[in-house]
Amino acid sequence: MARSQSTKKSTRIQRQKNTLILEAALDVFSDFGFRGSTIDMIANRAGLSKPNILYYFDNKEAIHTTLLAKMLETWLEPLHEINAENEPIAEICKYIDQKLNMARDFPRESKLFANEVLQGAPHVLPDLQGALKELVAQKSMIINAWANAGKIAQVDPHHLFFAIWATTQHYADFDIQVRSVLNNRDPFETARPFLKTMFSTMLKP
Amino acid sequence: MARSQSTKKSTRIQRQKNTLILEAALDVFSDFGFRGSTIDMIANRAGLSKPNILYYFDNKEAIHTTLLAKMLETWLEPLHEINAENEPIAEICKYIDQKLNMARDFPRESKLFANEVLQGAPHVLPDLQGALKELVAQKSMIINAWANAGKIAQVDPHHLFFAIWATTQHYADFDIQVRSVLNNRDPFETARPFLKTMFSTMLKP
DNA sequence: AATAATTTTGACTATATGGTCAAGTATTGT
DNA sequence: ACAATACTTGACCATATAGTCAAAATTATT
Repeated sequence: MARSQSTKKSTRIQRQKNTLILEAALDVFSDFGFRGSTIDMIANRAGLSKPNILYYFDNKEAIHTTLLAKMLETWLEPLHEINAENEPIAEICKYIDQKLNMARDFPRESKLFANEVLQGAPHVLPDLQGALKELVAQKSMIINAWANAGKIAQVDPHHLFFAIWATTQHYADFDIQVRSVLNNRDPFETARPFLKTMFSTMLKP
Repeated sequence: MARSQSTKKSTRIQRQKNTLILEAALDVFSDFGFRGSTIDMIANRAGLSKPNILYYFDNKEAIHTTLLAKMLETWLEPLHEINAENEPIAEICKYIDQKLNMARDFPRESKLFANEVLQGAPHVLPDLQGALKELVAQKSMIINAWANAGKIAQVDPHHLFFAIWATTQHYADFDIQVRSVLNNRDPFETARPFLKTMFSTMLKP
């Protein structure tokens, strides 16, 4: 049985190889999806042998699951930060900024997640229906409170979040399409003011 | 060699089986991606045997390619319709309407395309860099002309298109996430006014 | 009805892939 | 230095899957 399951990771080698494998797996999974990726591809990318990979992780799915769990945390983090006490439009703009930075700096993570959700979220459906749903419900109350206090326009909070997620993640997930249209120019620094303007304008009371 | 390659499809059976296979393949490919789908899955869904599938299509990729080509056409169609002569904001709203209808009525096609682009568009990259890029360039000129004439606000046309694509397709591609957050309520009829308001507000001069 | 053309399939091959294992090698603790 | 523990891998197995093919079944043509 893989070390990962039987005991706590403790040795130097365990920690090194673990991150090495996850790094390689993220490369591969984000490019080819779960089914399109093979343990051999991950092994090659990591410079290890296949049995060695399976010494650290029980099976292919365990690697995938580990990556998705980490991803979900990072994904939810900026949403947590939205604070009812702060100025609403600045707060939303900050959220857009953070999501756009994630798309720019962690495109592999974004694609991993997109692949997963696109195929019906077989591994993270409970998280979507649990943690994500709850968090969105909570933050939606903040949006509604802001609207009722006249601080922003009346908008459907759910669709507001969907629109922010869609527009920001698009630059990571549909990267190849974006760059095709833009002749390979970097999209991020022009996307940022565009999106901030779009959402600010809509939210102005 | 498969009938499809050697001669024109002409007989009744050829036409029937062809559409039957493509219909089944769309089901399968949109759910599992190219690599995650097997010819056997398609055969089962179509109620045919695997060799029978391969009598009509040379190989798995040929089925996929056929579907993608059809998809691309439908995908581009509404964009073609944008007409410089009409009232700008109504024209954009009509485009949003059509894209939202596509997401609602043809989610499998949307997911097929998303899967393809997400994995680097291995089969449609030339189309993205050709037909799509050209069409977007052309329609961007219309947007710019409208802005210069003071009929709409100054916006980056490329990012406008990206935002429309992202927000509308999101409801098909991230369907499972949207429904998780919304407790399975239908998103489309609330998304429609939200998006129209968002884009109209941003575009008002 | 007889013949020709088309369609269907069971049985098959070759290869890819997830995963195992026993035997080796390296590292660590004493 | 030595034993104990941790790590690595070549060779292997079982299964899944793309694709083939010759023969059988069906349909169209005369």
